[in-house]
Amino acid sequence: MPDIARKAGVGVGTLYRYFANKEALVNALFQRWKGEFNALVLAPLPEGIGVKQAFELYWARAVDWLQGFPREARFIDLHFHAPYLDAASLAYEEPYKRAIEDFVVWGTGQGVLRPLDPAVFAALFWGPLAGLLKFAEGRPLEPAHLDEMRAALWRALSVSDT
Amino acid sequence: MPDIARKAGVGVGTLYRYFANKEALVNALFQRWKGEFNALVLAPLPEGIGVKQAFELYWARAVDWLQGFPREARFIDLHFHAPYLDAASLAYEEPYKRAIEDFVVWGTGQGVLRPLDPAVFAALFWGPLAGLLKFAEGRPLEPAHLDEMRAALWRALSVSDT
Amino acid sequence: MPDIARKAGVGVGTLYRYFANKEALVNALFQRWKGEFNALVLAPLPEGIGVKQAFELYWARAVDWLQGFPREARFIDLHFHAPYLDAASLAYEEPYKRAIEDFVVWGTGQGVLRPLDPAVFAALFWGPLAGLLKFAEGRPLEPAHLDEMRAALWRALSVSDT
Amino acid sequence: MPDIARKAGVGVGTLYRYFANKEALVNALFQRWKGEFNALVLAPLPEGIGVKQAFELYWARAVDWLQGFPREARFIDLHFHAPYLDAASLAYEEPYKRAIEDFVVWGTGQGVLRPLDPAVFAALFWGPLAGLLKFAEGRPLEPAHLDEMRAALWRALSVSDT
DNA sequence: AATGAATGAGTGTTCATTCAT
DNA sequence: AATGAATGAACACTCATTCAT
Repeated sequence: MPDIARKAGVGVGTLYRYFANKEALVNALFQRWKGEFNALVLAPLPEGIGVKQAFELYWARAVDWLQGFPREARFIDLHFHAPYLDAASLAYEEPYKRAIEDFVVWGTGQGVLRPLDPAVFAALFWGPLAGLLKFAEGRPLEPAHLDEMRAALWRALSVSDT
Repeated sequence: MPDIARKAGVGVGTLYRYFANKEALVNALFQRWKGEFNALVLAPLPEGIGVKQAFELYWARAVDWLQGFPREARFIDLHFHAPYLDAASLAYEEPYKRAIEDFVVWGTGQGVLRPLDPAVFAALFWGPLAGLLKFAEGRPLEPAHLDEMRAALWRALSVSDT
Repeated sequence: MPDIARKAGVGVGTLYRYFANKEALVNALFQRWKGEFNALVLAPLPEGIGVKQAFELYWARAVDWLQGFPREARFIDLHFHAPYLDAASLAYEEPYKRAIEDFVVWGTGQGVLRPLDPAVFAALFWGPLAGLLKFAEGRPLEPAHLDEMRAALWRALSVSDT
Repeated sequence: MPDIARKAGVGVGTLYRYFANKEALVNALFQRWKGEFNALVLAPLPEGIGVKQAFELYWARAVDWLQGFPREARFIDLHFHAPYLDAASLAYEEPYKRAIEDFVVWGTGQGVLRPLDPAVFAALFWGPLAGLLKFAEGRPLEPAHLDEMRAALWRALSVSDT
């Protein structure tokens, strides 16, 4: 907390006016960044877009955010489903989960997507990216890797690509 | 360290007879568990097995280990590519990486696997599993989820599944 | 540090607000007491004083200080030229050394003092007093001893006492 | 104690077979080195030697020992009259004190030495040397300093040198 | 007699938290 | 509302001492 206060240019006491304790601050940060991620990635899709294009847009948005905010992405990944996350933090999982459900319903309705469980979809979408991020150890992500991964993921999720 | 000593039922000083410091202990644990994971998952494949069967065997072994040692799996995932890992710990990545390379070479030679970068392969293999593990929050992994994921992953990695 | 904090009636953390670490605290104390010693002993001499009177004044001041602050004197003696003393602490040796140089130059110019090396002078002046202090083991110094020692020291330093 | 045991090439436990505890070991070492110092410095004087020659012999012996065993000399100086010294250690002060008494009695009887209190004599003899030793910080003592000091000390102790 | 693994009180230090200003 | 000095429990680590072998 002293570190954070110094970097924020405020007194430690001030931190405690806005956050009851460190856990509350972690939760607030989690919500902040998860919220930004959601806002960016789950933003409305352009009218008339196809399922595959939608997937690629979601992917591009997620990758953009991860590249732009790698520390924040690591933060979210580190605290994902941690026992000290409060209800408000966990609630930020909802729009993400609902978006996946909607996407899967739409895609399966179109005969394009496999009827995957949203939890599995989410793990397939975020997990490999997070792995790549840790592997990169602070260096930028390899575009070639990202392309390969996007293609692989589409195969994983879709009925067929022919 | 006091916590660990208490749980181990030894004096805290005893810990330091066996590990120079906390970092050394973390590294030793990392090597221990990563080593067990490697030993189990990368064990020789049965003669005459096919590429897809090999993938499914690798998958089954990894899942078995994750189910049997979820805390240890979380430990490995948490410290994966952490800056305090020493050379010995990082070396445990090698056999894993080499196995992936060999598998990809073999599978592509057979026209079965896509020519994926090993780093991408590794992220696709471990990342979603780790995600599922965190999501489970200590509860056992859902067999249905695991099946879905295995199938999805095979699609991601393979040329086609007709 | 816990001991010091307790005796100071403050929390141990408070100590670290004022001193970066134990070494810094020792250095600060050294500077404090050496500074007080210097201030008292090296204070300007009265106008028109003779060399021998000057010596006796220096001696009386040093003895006064040692009697008044025996623990502090032991502290200075214990840490004298210790390897952990920082530049600031070592700098407190300077005025002392310079005063000795000046005194010796003056005294030899007057034909009263022997041309002693300042390091030897310093050792002759402080060493026996420190020895007496340890010997006293906390009890007050014997006035008779101090008188004897002053006279002996004057003989050591001066050309003659006729 | 572990350090000492290692340097001694024995087990820690062995140390405790010979010394009840660390304090006892310090006392034993003190007695050992103080004993060696006494044995060397207080060895019988050659027949027919004069008082001044005796002083110079004592001085030369003490200086020899300090130069040969600076660490041991620092050890003795550090623990001199420390509260944890036991009766046996303190007893090693006796022969030293008695030798000084004898020397002073002899020297004053000859009209050569001042009738100094043995404690003062001891402080004058050891104190400046110890000071020089600390000042040297491990480097060898300056012969010029030692000569100056011997001459100064003789002036301090003797009735006159003419 | 000799060993060294085991111990836990103690060390120097940090940091989340409080509270008087 | 904002501050930062003060706090002390907790941490990583050490070391004098014990004791089973």
